[in-house]
Amino acid sequence: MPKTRRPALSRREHQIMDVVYRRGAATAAEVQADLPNPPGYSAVRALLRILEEKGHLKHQADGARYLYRPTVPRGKAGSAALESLVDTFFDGSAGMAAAALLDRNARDISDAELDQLEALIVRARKEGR
Amino acid sequence: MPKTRRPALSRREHQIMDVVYRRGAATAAEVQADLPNPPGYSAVRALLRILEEKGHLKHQADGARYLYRPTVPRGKAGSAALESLVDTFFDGSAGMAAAALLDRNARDISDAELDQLEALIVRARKEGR
DNA sequence: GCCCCGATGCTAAATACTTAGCACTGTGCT
DNA sequence: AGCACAGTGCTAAGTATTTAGCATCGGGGC
Repeated sequence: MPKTRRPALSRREHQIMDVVYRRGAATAAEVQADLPNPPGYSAVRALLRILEEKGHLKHQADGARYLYRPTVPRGKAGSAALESLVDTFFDGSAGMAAAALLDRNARDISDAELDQLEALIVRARKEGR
Repeated sequence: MPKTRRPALSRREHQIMDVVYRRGAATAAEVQADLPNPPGYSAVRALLRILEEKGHLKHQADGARYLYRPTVPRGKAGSAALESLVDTFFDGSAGMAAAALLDRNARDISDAELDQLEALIVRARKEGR
């Protein structure tokens, strides 16, 4: 079975998904606060309901209000987004994309992360043999 | 001055920009061929014209037809897209994003790229000190 | 040089997205 | 328990996007 079909997102829907992913979980009011050119509160709630129908979000009651979360976990969605971005801008080469990332943000990466990256490189060398 | 304002993209517009970036340059017919649920040819051309008006694309005559290219070069657009993705899915940590990239695609990365990545890590260590 | 084919620009209709308003339900305080 | 308030679902109108059709322009082969 080809995993649940999730229709493509409109612009606003996409913005909302980004907000929810950034926050991990969010109420309608929080989403509204983070949107560019924020629309009315009702508009936000309508969109959230649509996104839930389409299968991108789920909600749980949090006291009187709803707390929305993505159905696809953050890490998985991030990987998928990375993959498509790599495909579009880096000819499908994950290595080139990683290089662009390191090159641009070199000074913001912690030592611990650098260690981890190095370990990954070592492992990749073994696997790629 | 805050760099030329380029209005946000609608869904179709976004799909088209992705196609153009993937191919580097494309004619209307090529764009149409690569679009999901391809619309009519006229529709594609109309969108291309709009994208040019908005400043995302430029065209040059190629014999009888137009060849469209992005106004923002591929590398730059890729970096920008990476940055926003990192912000959304990896708490702004480029290191974590790079790790996800390496982890997921380890075996597809060439030795030369691994060397380059290692060099970047060494450099980052120096700069981050 | 002339014709044909395939390209373009435009306009206006169809569709999809986005929004606000209204009626209702549940929560928490007194 | 009753009230005030903040949340929800729904519907229908307002915009923006997306589309197709038609008139026109230009290049390449005979």
